[in-house]
Amino acid sequence: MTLQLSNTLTRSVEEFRPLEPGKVSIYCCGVTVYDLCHLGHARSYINWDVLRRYLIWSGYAVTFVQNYTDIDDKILGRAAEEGTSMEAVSERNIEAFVADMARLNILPADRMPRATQSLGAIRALIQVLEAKGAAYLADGDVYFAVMKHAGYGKLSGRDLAEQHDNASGRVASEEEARKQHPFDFALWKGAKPGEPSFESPWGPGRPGWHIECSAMVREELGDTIDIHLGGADLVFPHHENEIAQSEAATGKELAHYWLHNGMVNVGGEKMSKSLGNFTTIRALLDSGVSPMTLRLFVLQAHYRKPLDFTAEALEAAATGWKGLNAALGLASPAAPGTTGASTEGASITPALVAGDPSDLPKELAEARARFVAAMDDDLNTSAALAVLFELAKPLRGLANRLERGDAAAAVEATSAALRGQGALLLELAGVLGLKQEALAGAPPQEAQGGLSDAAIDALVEERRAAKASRDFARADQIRADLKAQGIELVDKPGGVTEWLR
RNA sequence: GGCGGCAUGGCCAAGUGGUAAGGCAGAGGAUUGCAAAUCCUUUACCCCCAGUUCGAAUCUGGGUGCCGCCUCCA
Repeated sequence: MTLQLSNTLTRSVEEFRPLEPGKVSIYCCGVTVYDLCHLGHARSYINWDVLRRYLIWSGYAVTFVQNYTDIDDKILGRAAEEGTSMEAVSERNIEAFVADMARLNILPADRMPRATQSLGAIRALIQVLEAKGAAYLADGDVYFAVMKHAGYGKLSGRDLAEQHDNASGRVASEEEARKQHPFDFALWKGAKPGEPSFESPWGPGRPGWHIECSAMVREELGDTIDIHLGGADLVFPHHENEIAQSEAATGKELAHYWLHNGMVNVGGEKMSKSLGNFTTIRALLDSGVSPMTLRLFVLQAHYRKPLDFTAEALEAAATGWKGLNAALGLASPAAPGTTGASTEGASITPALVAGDPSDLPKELAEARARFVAAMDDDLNTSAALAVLFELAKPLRGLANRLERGDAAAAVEATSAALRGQGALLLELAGVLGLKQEALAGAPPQEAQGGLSDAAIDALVEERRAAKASRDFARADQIRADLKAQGIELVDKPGGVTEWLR
C-alpha cells in the first residue's frame, strides 16, 4: 500500500501521488505573530512535522515552507498597547515560536518567509489579478471579486448564491459597503492615518491576510504544489480565498492535497483566545509537562479529529511516555542505564539509508510493516504508536531492572535480538519525532533547602538498623518522610538500599 | 439557517462487513517485612430505532446528543 491522505478538497481519502516522482512540495500556514503559541498550534505543527518526517523517511525529498504573518491588525494592536512597533512585537514572537517548536522537536521549515519580506511578490500577484479583472479598487482598498471566479467555494463546500442571501442582512460596516459581494475580501488595504504602511501602486497600505500565502507559495514553490496544510479553522475563508486568488492568477490548481488538522478542545470547546481557555506551549512545558509527553498526547489521536485537552488525558500520556522513554533510553546509542544523553532527534534519514528492512528478523519486519500500514492509512499515528508500545515493552522492563542494578539485566541487554528491537524502536520513534528525554521534572531541590546526600545516607542507615531490629514502623516512617521530600528509596537484593532524588 | 465532522469499556483512543489494537486507570496473582519496579492473568453485546446481509461497531434510512466553520483563528 502507498500513502493515503484525506483531502479536504475532494472530501475523500486519496492515494498520494507527487507532482514530480520522489519530490514533495509542502506549504504550511504558519502563525500570526502577535502572541505566544498555544496548544492548538502545538497540535497542528506536531502533526505536520510527523507528516514531513514520514515522507522523508519514506524516501521523498521534501521542501517544506511555512510562513510568518507579521503584518496584521492584532500585531498593530499589541504594538499600540505596548508602545512599541509592529516589528518589535513580531520579532519577539517569532523568537518565541522558534524556541517553542524546537522544544517540541518540530523540524524547522526549510524556508520561513514573512509577509514583510514578500511584499514584492504580493504586489505582483495583486497586479496580475487586477489585469485579469479579478480584482477591483474601492476607496484605496483592492478587493478580490468572488463572483468573477468560477469555482469559488469548492474547498469549503459553499454556494455563493445561497450565502449571498444569508449574508444580506449582516452588518454593513464601512468596509462591507465597499464590497460588491459580502465574500469579497481585501487584497490590499489602504493605510489609515498613523498606521505603518508600505508603498504600492494603489497608494500606501498593507496586504490583506490571504494574499501573502498565495504570493509566498508561488514565489517559494511555484504555481502548483503537492500539499497545503493548515488548521481546520482555516478552510474558510482563508484557504478558500487563497485558492481563488492563486487559481485566478495562474489558471492552475494551487495544491493537489489539502490537509486540515482538528482543533484542540477544552471542555468540549475549541481552544481559543476569545474564550480565554488556552494554555500556551511554554506555560505547559514550564509547568513540568515534558515536550515528548505533549507529543505523545497529540499523536495518540488522529490528526483530523478534535482533541480534548484534559489534565487526566495528559497525565495518562505522561505515564505512557515514561515507559516509552525508558525503552528508548535503553535502545539509544548512549550507554544503557545512564540518565543523561538524549539522542539527537533533530535529523531523520530515509529508511533505505538507515537500513534495509529485508535484513530484519521476521517479527521485527512484521512490526515495521504494521507501522508503515498505519502511517499509510492517513497518518494513523494512534495505531502506529501501538506498534511502538509493543516494541518497547520488553525493553522497558529491562531498562527498569538495569536502573535498579540488576546484574542479569545487564547481560540480557546485550542480546542481539533486543538490540535489534531497540534499534527499530528508535528508528520508528524518530519518524514520529519522539526522542529520548533525560529524566523529566525533578528540579534540583537541594539548592532550596532539600536534604544533603549525607543527611539522606544517614537516614537510610538508620532505616537499615530499624529494619534489622524489626522496627518496621520506624523504617516505614523514614521512607514516608523521604518520599514527602521527593526522595524514593529502593530496596535491592542483599539488603542494599538505594535512593533516587 | 447553510456547510462539514464526531458518537467504541472508568478515562484517552484505533478498528470501515466475519464475533473489538494500544495507552492510562482498576482487579487478582507472583515477588517484597512494607514500598517501588518487574512479570503473569483479567475488565466492552461499540448512542437509539429500523433495514440490507449467512454475518455489521463497520453499509442504508431515521432519530438523539456533541463539536467545528459561516468574523480573526492552528
